Amino acid sequence: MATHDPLEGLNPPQREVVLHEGSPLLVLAGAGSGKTRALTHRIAHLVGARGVAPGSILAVTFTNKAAGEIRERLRGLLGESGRGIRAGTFHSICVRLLRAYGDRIGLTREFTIYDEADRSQVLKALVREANLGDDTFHPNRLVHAMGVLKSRGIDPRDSDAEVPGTAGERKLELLREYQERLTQAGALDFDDLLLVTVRMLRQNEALTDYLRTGPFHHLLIDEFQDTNSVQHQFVRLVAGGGDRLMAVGDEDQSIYGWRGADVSHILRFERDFPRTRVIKLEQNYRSTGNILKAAHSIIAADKTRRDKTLWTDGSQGEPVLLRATPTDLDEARFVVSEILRLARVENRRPRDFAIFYRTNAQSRAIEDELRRWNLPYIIVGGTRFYDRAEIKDALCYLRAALSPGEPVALRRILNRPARGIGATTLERVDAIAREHRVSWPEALGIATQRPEITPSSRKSLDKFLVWLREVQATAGDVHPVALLERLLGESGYLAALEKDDDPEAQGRRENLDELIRVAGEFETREPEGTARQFLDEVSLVADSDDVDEQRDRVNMMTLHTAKGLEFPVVFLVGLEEQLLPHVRSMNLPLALAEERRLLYVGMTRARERLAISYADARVLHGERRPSVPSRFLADLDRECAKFVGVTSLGSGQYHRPAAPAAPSIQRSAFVPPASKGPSQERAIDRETSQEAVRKLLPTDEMKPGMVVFHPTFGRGTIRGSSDYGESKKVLVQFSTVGLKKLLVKQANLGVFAD
DNA sequence: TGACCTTCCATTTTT
DNA sequence: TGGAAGGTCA
Repeated sequence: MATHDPLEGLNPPQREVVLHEGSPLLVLAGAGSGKTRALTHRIAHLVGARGVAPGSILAVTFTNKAAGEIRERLRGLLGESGRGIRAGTFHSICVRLLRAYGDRIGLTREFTIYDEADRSQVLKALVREANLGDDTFHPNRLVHAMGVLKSRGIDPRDSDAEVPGTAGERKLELLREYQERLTQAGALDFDDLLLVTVRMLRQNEALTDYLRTGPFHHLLIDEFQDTNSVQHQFVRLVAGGGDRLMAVGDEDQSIYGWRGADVSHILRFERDFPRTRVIKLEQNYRSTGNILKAAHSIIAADKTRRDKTLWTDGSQGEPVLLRATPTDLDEARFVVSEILRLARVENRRPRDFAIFYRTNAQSRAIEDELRRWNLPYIIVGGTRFYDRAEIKDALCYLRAALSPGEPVALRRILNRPARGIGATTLERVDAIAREHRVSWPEALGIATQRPEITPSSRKSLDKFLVWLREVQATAGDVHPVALLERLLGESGYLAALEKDDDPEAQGRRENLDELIRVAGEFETREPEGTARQFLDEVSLVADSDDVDEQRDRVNMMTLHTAKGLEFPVVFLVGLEEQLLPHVRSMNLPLALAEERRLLYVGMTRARERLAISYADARVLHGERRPSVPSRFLADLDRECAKFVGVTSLGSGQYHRPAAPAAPSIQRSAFVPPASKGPSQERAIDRETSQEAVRKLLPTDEMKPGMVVFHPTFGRGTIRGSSDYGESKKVLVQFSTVGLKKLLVKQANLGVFAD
């Protein structure tokens, strides 16, 4: 029984979404129109009122975060009676299918998942071996070509596979070799997960029928505008006629065309699934009237789109601010002074603010300015936890333990920690593999018997392999925490880290502890879960650096990362030709339209206040050049906006508006939380801190625990130091940017006078 | 093996 | 301009 009436508090179209049955359903849901609400309430209604078995419902999303949110809301709506409802990403669902049924198409149960870095690694090796140093065969191009092919559901070995452009034939050959290597290694890359699943379903009608009538009977697909061709094929296979299919999407928010997402899937839904019922959700619950109006004026200028107008019965709110500044530095000053002003006048916290930009490189100028004012910030989607070297090492240990035939992980861990197995040995193993036509892991075994490998390397290689085989023998039955601890302990990895006096080693240990903690959480959640399942799960996680509402920090991210999020105050910077629209998209009509949608997505993230800005000159690749306001700004409805410093929109003329005034308050509103000691309790802004810093700290006086000041990073505490002769380093915990390793001779730290 | 130097690259990146 | 990655040297 439902613990909550799923129809309560819904508007009429949302109710329709919940109640509709008997034919395919397409929900066109505008930004902030409560689509997740409609989707989860529909599921609650299926289970509670229509008696549908939870085990026959599948909700598919693009991110783990979205899937988690759906599960979370269902728990609230259904409680225990919702157990068994599946919600996951395309990729995670496919992994589960392949682990369960992959043997039907000859796939090993121990297959390993290669991420983008692994793909790039393998392709790089191929290019190197083939001696194709040419730019035409730049690994990035091959990585891209591979993505294009596979997102359409084409294996490079298929007879109809083609790579366009120069040397397409040769490139295709390389991609085929890549695919061969993966097959040999028992590995699938991200795109393969989808592609291979679709092929498996095509070849196994009985299995597809079972899924269609059983666990995937009721199918709900989120963000349908972002599906690529293989994903679309998957949906069509599993949905059958689509009578129990619901797709939710918004063509205006399609921003992943460059990754193979195809808006036409949503546009031709009614043709693919006849008798489709279309419901539009147009009431917005997020933004003020002015923000909606401004966003609409931008998106409506795309004449090729089907019109849809969001409305709100909330207030008009403040006008959207359009601010022009002379340079990118002034733009950063404008953003930060506005943050400080709103913090003071409207009592807002750092976490209320978000700054969006088109390219990552744009963050730097703003970061510098935020630090100068001691404003804590986080770059969302920046360095990812699972991309860190020590985490990858740990995961490669897991991979090597669980997939004995797989070379990439094995190669990575072989000499980490250092075991005296260097590049020369690796090359010789490569040679052995070629000579004997055996896989790389097999060649390693042979190498322990071969004279060309130095005796010491042979010995340590042998020792390592004996140990690894021992772990492999039982790895399948061990829980993740135990296996991780065993691998990192017995391999000497942790011991080496303990001994390492590099100040960063401490951070690495903490990261590994965090990974073990994550594994522990997994065990609590899935008491029966194996290490293999844990590895699958973390292999498919993109960012652990999610928007973290607990920590009170200003949020910075690219426009792409902003999708799906919302913030009370949003700054959208760099509204300039060549940036937004980006140079690489300016001459392609489809890509240009996507840039416009990107701007629209960014604007509709704002709840209460939205400020858009551009600079008339910007430093790019170390060169200062004039810039022209974005063409999109010409479409901005002036009725809902306030222009400051803007003199010539759309004319393309260079002009020079006034620089913004310096921030009007002298003291940062935010006290860094980590401060200790009575005299350091107060906030420090640039002026006072410079005054407070009495002298530069001499090298020999740098001691852990000292509170210091750095001209760029602000206040911090020394956490450790190391001595490498000339290059002595200190590790400092800053309140703005976290841990930083600084070379002592450049550290430039000051001490406070109290 | 690691420190240091050189060279290359610079759009976005749900998994 | 700055960072990452690869190469070189001790």
